[in-house]
Amino acid sequence: MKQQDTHIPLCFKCAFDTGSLFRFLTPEEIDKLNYEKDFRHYKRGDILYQEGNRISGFYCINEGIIKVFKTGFDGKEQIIRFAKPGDIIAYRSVLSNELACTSAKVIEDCQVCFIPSEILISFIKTNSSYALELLKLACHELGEANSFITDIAQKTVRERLAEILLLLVNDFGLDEENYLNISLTREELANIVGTATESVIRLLSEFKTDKLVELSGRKIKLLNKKALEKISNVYS
Amino acid sequence: MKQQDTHIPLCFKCAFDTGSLFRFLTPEEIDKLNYEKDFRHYKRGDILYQEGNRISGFYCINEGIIKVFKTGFDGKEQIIRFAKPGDIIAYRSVLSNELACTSAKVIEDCQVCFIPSEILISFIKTNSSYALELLKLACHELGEANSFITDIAQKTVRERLAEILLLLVNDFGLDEENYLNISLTREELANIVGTATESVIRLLSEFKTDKLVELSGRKIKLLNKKALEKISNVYS
DNA sequence: CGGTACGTTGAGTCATATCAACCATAGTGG
DNA sequence: CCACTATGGTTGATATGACTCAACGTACCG
Repeated sequence: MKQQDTHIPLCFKCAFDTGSLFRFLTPEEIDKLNYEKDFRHYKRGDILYQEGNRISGFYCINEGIIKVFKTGFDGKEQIIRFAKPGDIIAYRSVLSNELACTSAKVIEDCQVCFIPSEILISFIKTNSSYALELLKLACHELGEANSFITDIAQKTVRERLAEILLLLVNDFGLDEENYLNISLTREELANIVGTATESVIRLLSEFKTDKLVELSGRKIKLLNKKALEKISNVYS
Repeated sequence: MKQQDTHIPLCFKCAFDTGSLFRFLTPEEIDKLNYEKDFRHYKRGDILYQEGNRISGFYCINEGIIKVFKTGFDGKEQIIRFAKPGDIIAYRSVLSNELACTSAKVIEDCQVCFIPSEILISFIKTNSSYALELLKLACHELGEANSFITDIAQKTVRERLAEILLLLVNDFGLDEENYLNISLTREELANIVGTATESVIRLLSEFKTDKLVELSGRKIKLLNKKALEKISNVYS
């Protein structure tokens, strides 16, 4: 991941490569974006922004993975979502004009573009189809949040862990050997599922003895998706 | 609540009375809204729309209270939010162009206006400050959803119940005798908190013996907000 | 007056959290 | 090169919050 020397990616190319929202901008707007953006590198563990702060812009991920989380009153993280190439983060605070309600931390070394709030607002004002796409995005995320709320409130930890594994497959895919394309600590897994680290460990090793997964360190190999779907009750 | 004979409220007046989003429309747009909207009455228990269906428009509440909920795989409701005069519901599905992910049921007899999707979309296209306000609304709700996720994942039922009571105070207020201005069944309370009905009952009666609340049927009187705040850990 | 929906309470059970000990690994600094 | 430390992973023992099940009370309604 030593790519500090690569040149700055063009928004035009990036937007279409990653399928990001910016593909709805006009060529002139993309030029403006290209000109105004601030290209940055971050390493695993780096923090992009922290909850409680005022945010002066948002981030578009070009490379890497970021976790977006909220800190509970006892300091425990709750992971809200992951951002991968093409995703934008922190736009919520910018648009609602509120303080950041989450923090963002790098999981896999990143290249991101920082874009000042004013640019986003101006695009919304001048490009209504872009505004509509942003609305679509926000509303889609709202729907996912609603599902997540219902799941956490009603499902057991076991069900949720199975579901999260499938969700990660969906978001990040599997390699040729069926290993999950994202590597998380047990604690991070626990902070998505909303449980204790030890519970994740125990359940994962249960899944292992049940031949649903194979574990080698942080790599998780999916052996039986169907069975996981059944456990997770994804199809109500 | 027998007001079937009242005349249809003017959007102009309603928008400003309730502080709804529509106050950001131009006079011409409000006229159009007034013309296109479909004014409807609903009684307690009526269902406005149901998850899984395609939605052809959204609702603006003029009078009454509606609960928006999601049904878990075992049929248990999870209440996502309440809508009161000035609020709009179902806009999420309209804008994300997805099937409804929630259902809406009347808690207190309602008067609502149904507005076809096309109107909303056309306003977004022609009135950018309205689009921005909608984005603001969606993003604000996203922030609330994130908090809710973190709370359900990390707090105990006791903490959450205290928090929900305070949240209801915030949303619906107290009457002159400090009674909560919304009346919910124990089951509904449980379906917000994400717990079993019996647990809500037990905890409420604990709160009662601790002189935090007074209970008479569904009416809940708040005796000690400070103590509830302390229990709920709202100020992290 | 039976029926239906809601509320309450008690008893038993279980899933999950908590606490504690231990191991593995890797990075650090003397 | 060897402690030394920090971080993450694992396992076991124990505690307990919350759910489930069941019985019963209450109130309203046609």
